[in-house]
Amino acid sequence: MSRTDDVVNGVKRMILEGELRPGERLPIEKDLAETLGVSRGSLREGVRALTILGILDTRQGDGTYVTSLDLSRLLAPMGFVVDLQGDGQFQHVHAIRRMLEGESARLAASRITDEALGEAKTLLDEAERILDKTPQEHERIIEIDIAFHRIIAAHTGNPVLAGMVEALASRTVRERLWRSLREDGVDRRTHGEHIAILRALRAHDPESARIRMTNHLLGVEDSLLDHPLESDKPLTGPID
Amino acid sequence: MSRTDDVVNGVKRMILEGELRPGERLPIEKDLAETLGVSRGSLREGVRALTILGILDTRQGDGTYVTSLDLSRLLAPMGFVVDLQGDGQFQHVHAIRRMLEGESARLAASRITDEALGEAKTLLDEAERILDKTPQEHERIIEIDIAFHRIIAAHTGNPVLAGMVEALASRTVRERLWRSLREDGVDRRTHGEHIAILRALRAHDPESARIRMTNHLLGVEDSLLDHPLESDKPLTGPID
DNA sequence: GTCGCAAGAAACATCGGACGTCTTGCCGCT
DNA sequence: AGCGGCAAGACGTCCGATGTTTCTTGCGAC
Repeated sequence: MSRTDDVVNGVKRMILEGELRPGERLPIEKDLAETLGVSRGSLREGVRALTILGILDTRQGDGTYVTSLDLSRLLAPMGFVVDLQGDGQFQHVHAIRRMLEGESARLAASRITDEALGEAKTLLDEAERILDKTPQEHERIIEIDIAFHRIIAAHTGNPVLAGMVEALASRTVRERLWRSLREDGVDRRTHGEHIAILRALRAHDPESARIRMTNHLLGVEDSLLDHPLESDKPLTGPID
Repeated sequence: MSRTDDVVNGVKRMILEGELRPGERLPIEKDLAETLGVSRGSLREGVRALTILGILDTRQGDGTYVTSLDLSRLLAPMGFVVDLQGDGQFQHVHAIRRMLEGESARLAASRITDEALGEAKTLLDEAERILDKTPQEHERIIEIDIAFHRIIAAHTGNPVLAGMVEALASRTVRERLWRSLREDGVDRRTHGEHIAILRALRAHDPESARIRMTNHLLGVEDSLLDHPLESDKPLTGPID
């Protein structure tokens, strides 16, 4: 048990026991270091680790604060981890994404607001225009794809689900997918699937929404199997 | 962008680009600090953060190594995050757990080995003996509960799923659940549900296994609603 | 009395060095 | 050849000093 672990566990304990509340400011480095019985250097290592985990937030010249502890913030490092996965494990990550986003669509169908439906429609209309144009602004297509899925996840009523979907469908994941798909013109097919999902959401039909979403993501996986990434398992192979 | 972020991003980049491979040793602190253009202190903060994220592993007197990057290791910090959630968000976390473990049981039904079925049977037999005894070794019941679910998750063929189930059903989560349930004698009912799950797995019946598992976890949630935890939302309330 | 600016204090950011502790492996002894 | 001790290497920890940012406060002009 290193000094840094003392810091991490100590701060975690203080939060769990209500000694520190979300948004509250921590004691200054010197005092906290003394309280936990470590030097300032060790304290800073622990605080920094908690900062990267999204639990603390330090502001130079001000102080160190406990974050809101929102799931969206706390699950962000998970996306970081997903990015590190080799392409060999990618199918497994995407299988989870399919499960979660399927449920996400099912839940959103019952709860999504007319306003959100309008935003989604606006996005798909823009995608429609881009697809009719050449050259296509592929970057913007990816942005729209991400935004569309995000709107759905945000209306599930479950912030944990929304956070996990966000982490599993990170920018890196999307780029990895599109990288191998952009040649086939699958973006047109994908766009049609998005429209089908939106139609089910508009009808507030949970089961249809779930099926449409699952079908959409399965389609993406199929394309991936037909056109595997060049660098398969670059990170999981044996060391030379 | 702090120096520490430079370190985190730098190491992440080195891993993504294949410059560092799983199990490989990093340059010594002094050299790496110089390469990244930071002091040794800042380097240590970044390395420590990556260590807590399960990406690096430092051994005193030896060196710093890239971990295997296994999902089981990388998803462990997520359990840490789940533990920090207030009881108010607990229902949302458990809803995700229900989704994932339902799918977990469905997948495992097709793939689980006879050996694993035997281990599960052995566990449930032990639970049976404990339930007939007084006083009951409640700690051991929790251990068995965790082990039973873990066996199922391990046979889904999807390590990502297994890792996430592990994170969502951490020891802390289990204790939080059992804390409010131990009075009602629900452990007997829970045991019956476990047996039903095992029966479906033995029959290699995916849909039954999924339903039995989902039903089991819904039962736990129901009990929680009937007997809410005393300290609801201790971490999400306004600051005084 | 109020507004604005400047000086100071407070707190984190970063750095460099020194010393302790542990691991590893070489080298000499048996 | 085997064993044991010793030295080098590498991380662990601490300390002090300096830079940078933010917030506060007090003074003076309007």
